[in-house]
Amino acid sequence: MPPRKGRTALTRAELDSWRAFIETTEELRTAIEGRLQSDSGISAGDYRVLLELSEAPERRMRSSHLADAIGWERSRLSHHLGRMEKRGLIAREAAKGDNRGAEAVLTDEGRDALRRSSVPHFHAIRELFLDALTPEQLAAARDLAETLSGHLAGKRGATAP
Amino acid sequence: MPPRKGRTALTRAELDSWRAFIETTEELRTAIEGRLQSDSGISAGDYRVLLELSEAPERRMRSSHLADAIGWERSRLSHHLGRMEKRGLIAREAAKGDNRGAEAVLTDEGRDALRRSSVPHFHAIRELFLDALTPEQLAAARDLAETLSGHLAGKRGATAP
DNA sequence: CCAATGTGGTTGACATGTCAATTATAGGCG
DNA sequence: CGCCTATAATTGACATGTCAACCACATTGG
Repeated sequence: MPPRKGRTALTRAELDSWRAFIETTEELRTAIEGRLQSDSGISAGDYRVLLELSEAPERRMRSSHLADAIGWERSRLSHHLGRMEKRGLIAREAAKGDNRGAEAVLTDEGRDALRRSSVPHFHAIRELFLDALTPEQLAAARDLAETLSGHLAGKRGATAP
Repeated sequence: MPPRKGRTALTRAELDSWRAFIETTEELRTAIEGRLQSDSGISAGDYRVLLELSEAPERRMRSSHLADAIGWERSRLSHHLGRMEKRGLIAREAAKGDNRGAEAVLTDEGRDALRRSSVPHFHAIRELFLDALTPEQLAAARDLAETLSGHLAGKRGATAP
């Protein structure tokens, strides 16, 4: 029988492809995050939280629901909400049905910060990402994302159920 | 004339592709870094530094050269080398020709840590990345990396020369 | 009812990253 | 030589991320 996948050492081409891919996506991420920070004074984490809250009913969400929605650990979210609260971007209130719980609420200031950031952020996405790619490449990027995302989801379920 | 690139708002498909791509690559990165940390007790930053030093003549490099090679700011490297030195993975020595300079040297312990980490790390790359992709998708990933990397390099030169 | 266990969330300790300021030396030039 | 500017690297302050420990309330079985 042929060797199974995952059994053989990496070829030079495989290693090169991996390094190019991971280093470039990392570079892209920091470039976009840097633009967001310098254009609008908010971090990528801030943006992610603001966006999710802005789309929630009444602009509020249970902490654990928010953490699930953006794929963060609860501890990370708790620290981040603390920092955002200190800056007035969100507020924290006790949850209605469960006295253990907390809800994060988007403040007017947070909503304004999100609005102000959107146009420059979209501009950066276009300039640094979309403008670089042909339609075929963009489709390939999406295909890659969906394939890898599905693969990772399977691994997560398989190794830590 | 047709509207220039970068002038129009993002379409839904463009935004969805961007989000899928950036969030998935981020997830992949943290997954691989987590494996490296739990398998071998070293961070992605440690690995990057150890690898670069291990391939340098006499396993030593000037700080600024090392920073350029791995694309880090010197301040970041200085902090990181300080932590690695404390753990015995590298040592710092004065540069020969220039009394301002510092050289980072790979210690035996650092070399051993790199060796021990390689097999599990390659295994993780295969399992979480290569195994997910068809040969065509891997080629597409490499093509995307090269296109985006070139594009970003152009932007860097254009906006901060 | 109430003790054991589970769940939601916070906290503290520490690793990592960025930015601006600082220190020390090099090199050019009057 | 002695000043001026540039370069190499470090430092401090602070934002962010992870992990493990913890607190408070909820739930449930006897």
